[in-house]
Amino acid sequence: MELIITEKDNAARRIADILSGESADADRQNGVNVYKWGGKRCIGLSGHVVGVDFPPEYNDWRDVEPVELIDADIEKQPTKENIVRTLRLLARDASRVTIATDYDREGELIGKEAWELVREVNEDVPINRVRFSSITENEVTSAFENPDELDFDLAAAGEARQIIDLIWGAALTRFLSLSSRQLGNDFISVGRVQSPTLKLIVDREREIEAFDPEDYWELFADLKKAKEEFEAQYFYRDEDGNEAERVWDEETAEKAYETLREATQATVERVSRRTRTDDPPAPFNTTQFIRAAGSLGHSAQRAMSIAEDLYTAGYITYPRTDNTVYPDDLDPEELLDEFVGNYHFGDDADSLLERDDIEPTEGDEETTDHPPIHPTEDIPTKGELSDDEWDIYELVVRRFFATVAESAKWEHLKVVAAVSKLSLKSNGKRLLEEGYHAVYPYFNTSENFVPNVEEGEVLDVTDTRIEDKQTQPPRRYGQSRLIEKMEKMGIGTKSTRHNTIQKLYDRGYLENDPPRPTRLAQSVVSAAEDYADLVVSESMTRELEEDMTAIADGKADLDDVADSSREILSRVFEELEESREEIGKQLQQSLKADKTLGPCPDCGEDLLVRQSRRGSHFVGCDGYPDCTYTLPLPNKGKPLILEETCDDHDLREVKILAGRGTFVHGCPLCKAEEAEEAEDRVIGDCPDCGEEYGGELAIKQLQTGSRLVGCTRYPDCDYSLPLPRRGDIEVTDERCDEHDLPELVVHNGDEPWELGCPICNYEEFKQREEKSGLEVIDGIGAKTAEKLADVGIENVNDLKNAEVESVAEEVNGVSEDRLRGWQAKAD
DNA sequence: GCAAGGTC
Repeated sequence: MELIITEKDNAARRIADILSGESADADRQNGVNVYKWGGKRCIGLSGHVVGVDFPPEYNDWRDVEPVELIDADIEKQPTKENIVRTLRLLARDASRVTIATDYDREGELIGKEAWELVREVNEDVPINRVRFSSITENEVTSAFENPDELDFDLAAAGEARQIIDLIWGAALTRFLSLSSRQLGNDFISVGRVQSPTLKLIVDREREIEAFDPEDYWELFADLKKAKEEFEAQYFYRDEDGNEAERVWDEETAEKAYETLREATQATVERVSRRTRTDDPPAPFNTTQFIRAAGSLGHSAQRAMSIAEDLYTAGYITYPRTDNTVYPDDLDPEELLDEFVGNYHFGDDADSLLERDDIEPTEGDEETTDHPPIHPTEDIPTKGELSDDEWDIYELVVRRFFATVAESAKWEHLKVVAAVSKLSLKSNGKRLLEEGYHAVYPYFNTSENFVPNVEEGEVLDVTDTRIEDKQTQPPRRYGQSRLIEKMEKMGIGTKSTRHNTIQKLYDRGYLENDPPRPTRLAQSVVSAAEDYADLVVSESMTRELEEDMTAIADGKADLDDVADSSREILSRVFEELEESREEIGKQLQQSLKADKTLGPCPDCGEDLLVRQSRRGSHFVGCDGYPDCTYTLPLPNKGKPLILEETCDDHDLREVKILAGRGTFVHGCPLCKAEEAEEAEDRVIGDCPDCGEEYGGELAIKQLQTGSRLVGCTRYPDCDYSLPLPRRGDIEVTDERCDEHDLPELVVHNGDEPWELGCPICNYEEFKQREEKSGLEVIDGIGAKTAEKLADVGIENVNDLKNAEVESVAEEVNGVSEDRLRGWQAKAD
């Protein structure tokens, strides 16, 4: 039996299809797909299936001095047990093994890991390596016709990286965690990629904190030709002869403004007009994809996770790629043809196909492992995807469209006019030819209108303005900007950069979005800069890359490279050990600063955000147990301390991070005072526990801002009824005979809403919900179900048979698209 | 429970 090993299941399936002429069957062994045909078996790994680590006796952080890790043994252990087991089973019976992992350094290492697993159970079987840069029939068949050997030097280069990353990362991480007594979940981590990334963010924050704003003034005038009015800005020539708009001196600004204000006319001195070609963007690599998704509001992590789902579903190509040049086997016209007739993309595909010669754009980077991200010929309907997935899918489709579309053309019109000795300028731009913007609406195409004027023409000055401004500190990096920076610095890979940023959040180094470094992050970076400068610098990766290249070329030896790295780290530790206590103290102070809200009103010590043993958050005093002052915090989500401070109490405001339910809670002391004022209004007995325990129903205001009718014995009794989110609730004198509760009226705007008895109201609501049954479909809420019921669509069956066009016309806010989506789900 | 790199 001949065994073929690939890097992932997806590649295994496609290669099996190609080699078998689509006749391969999939067989599941230990939960792993094995494709078989004739005398062949093909199995896909899941990237690395073994990992490097220290022997178990080094596991307890407190028992081992971090410095000992430098010279500790390193073992390889299976990390994907079932895949390893299946591979061994197959390898035992193999008469020939072919390694077909990805064609890059990490792929060679994964191949070597497979090689070792095979050798453990089968000493003699011949093992070959095939290399191909894309999984197409031509490349794959010719690679299998000309098998090669595994490149052990290239794999060793990868192993050097594994070893050095582990030793540096583990030893320094444990050192900082132990010195600050941060063990368990809150350990303090350091690494070759994460730490330079963190330094990038911290450096920017230092610039922001050190920023000293400067005053300046800008002058504007509105000019008018006939009925056409436009804005022009004052400028002068600076020392270098460049046009400058900012006036740095108030007196000069006021003086110029006086002249400007008194003017009634301006004379056009210069008109220049040019057209600029605006070329369509290059195909998507991972970084540019993340950037574009970021401008649609998706975090890097989220964008990648959605892209992975779309890839697994077969709608887009592999999302982890550096490549920005489409491979030869992609025929753009054929792919465009697939979109013809599509409800969403058909018209755009048609218009693109009208071009005579379709020549896709190309980026600078051409790699061979995966194509740039583009849609496949398998096109989903909108209903098959969630809103976010569709958003991302449409972006990928439209980016592909853009890369085969025509350039846009802009006309830039610059007008310079004079008011006595002052110069005014206005830059107009107009989109002459829409080009690729027609199919890719994600870029800003706003125009700036400036009328056609001629030199010597006299314009009216209709209004003048002087604006006093201040220079602004540099902006924090957004997630996608960080990923671009990392790519430029050469740290991390297309597959890991977004994870690294997520890791920095998870470690408590970053908060909010765009990410803001915590005091802890600043201390970690400072400590690293002082004692282990290499680990926060991009040069560590650069030197490692050089060493790896030497190993791959057979010019250096893995053990020598690893040992010299060990020596450098040993020297780092000599310095570190001396300052252990000082570093620990500094880190602990920063950890406390990250939790501090401000002074305790009782004793003046710091109030801190703390977590109870049950996991809920509250505000407690650092003087505890001498001071037992506390304040409540909402019992959902994770509190984030904002930069804003409450004027009344000198406490920092708090935001509650809870995904979609994120909200600003504000000053916790103000909130506590408000809650006290809004005492619960008791309206009757609790139907669940009133008789037995005397529980009463009250209108309650929750800390999250929502309200409900709940039992006063909560949490012992959790009986509750919903209330509308908005409006003031009036408790009337009318009582419901059945439930002995007052009727409620909601005042929100001009028409009062007679809610009635809260129990009757809730039962009515539930009945409607059950009757319609439409709410089982994702995307249909109670309100929509009600609207659909009004036009006779009361259940899923009705929905399936509904006439989409007429329903969309009759029901407000329900489009044909959404209906089709629901119909697809109903099926 | 450490890193970074694959993959899901």
